[in-house]
Amino acid sequence: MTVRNRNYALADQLLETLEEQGHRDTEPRRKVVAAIARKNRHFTAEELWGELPGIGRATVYRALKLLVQAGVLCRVMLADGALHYQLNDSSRHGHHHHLLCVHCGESEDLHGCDIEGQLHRVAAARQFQLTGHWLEVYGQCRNCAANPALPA
Amino acid sequence: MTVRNRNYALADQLLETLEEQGHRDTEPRRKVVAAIARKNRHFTAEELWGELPGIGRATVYRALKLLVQAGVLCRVMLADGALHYQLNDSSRHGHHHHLLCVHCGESEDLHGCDIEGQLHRVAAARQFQLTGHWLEVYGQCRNCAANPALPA
DNA sequence: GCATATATTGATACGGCGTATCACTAACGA
DNA sequence: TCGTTAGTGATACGCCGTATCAATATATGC
Repeated sequence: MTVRNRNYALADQLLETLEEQGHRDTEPRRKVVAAIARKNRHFTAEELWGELPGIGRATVYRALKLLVQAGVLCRVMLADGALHYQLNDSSRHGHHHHLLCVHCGESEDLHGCDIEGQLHRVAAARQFQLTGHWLEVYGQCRNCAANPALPA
Repeated sequence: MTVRNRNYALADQLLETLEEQGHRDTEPRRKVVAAIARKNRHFTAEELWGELPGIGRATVYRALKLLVQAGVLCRVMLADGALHYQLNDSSRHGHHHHLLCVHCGESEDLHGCDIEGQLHRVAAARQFQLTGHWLEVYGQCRNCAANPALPA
């Protein structure tokens, strides 16, 4: 499958997800999901909007919110406090965390790590009922650690 | 020791910490640390400023930043995304996390939990060099879980 | 005590970011 | 095709933190 076709398929999938949630198939939304499908790393709302001339800023923010609610997009807090968005791996929409490279910006999903289990044990010991948590992990990815001179 | 005296002592201690870092002992700063010393739970910058008539907003934000840098105050992200500040237990200024009650707003420090160790193991397996992380844990504290009808 | 260098202050303005509003438009089911 | 209603986009607003900058207070040396 070519990159272009993969992006088309992904965009269709995102739009379908929105329709399943009862949202309409509109032209602006198609453009937003198409732009998201072209992304291969996390991005900000403003950055996305900048790539969508003619689309209202509010429309972009609204679409992002819906996609996050639907679980296909997740919000990532960078080390500098900036909020970014990132597509979830299509096969794994569940809760997970990220290893974020502070140098190149790459992010790796952190699955199969028993943070939840550990938190539950600690919380139970204090009779604290967990409802959620937020975790981001910062550092340097394999490539950047090996070659810090690489451009960000 | 009375509550008032405890607050005075705490305020002095905060001011002293700032002086140790090379910052001056000024009247506005005294008022800011005194207001912080009176707090018995986390608070926002704006809330603090509201309690300090005559003090500039920038001055409050600057003092908060210095105290965070000095390690005596920590920043806490609430479940709704609001950034709050909280005094560190005077005996334990190190890195730690919080159990935040989404109902009453209470927060308990989370020490002696091996999240760091676990993150290091996962990161090492991927040759990812950790530099930091951010974790907040949300739920209901013992009291609120037992009696959800209590006022927030 | 006094002069001096400079850190600090506070008013103001600015900028980023997300949302409320609202008249207009487009989608979609009957 | 029509009517209902979700969606759109321009705009304004609000929150939050910071940059600027002239005026002031503080620490220090003499």
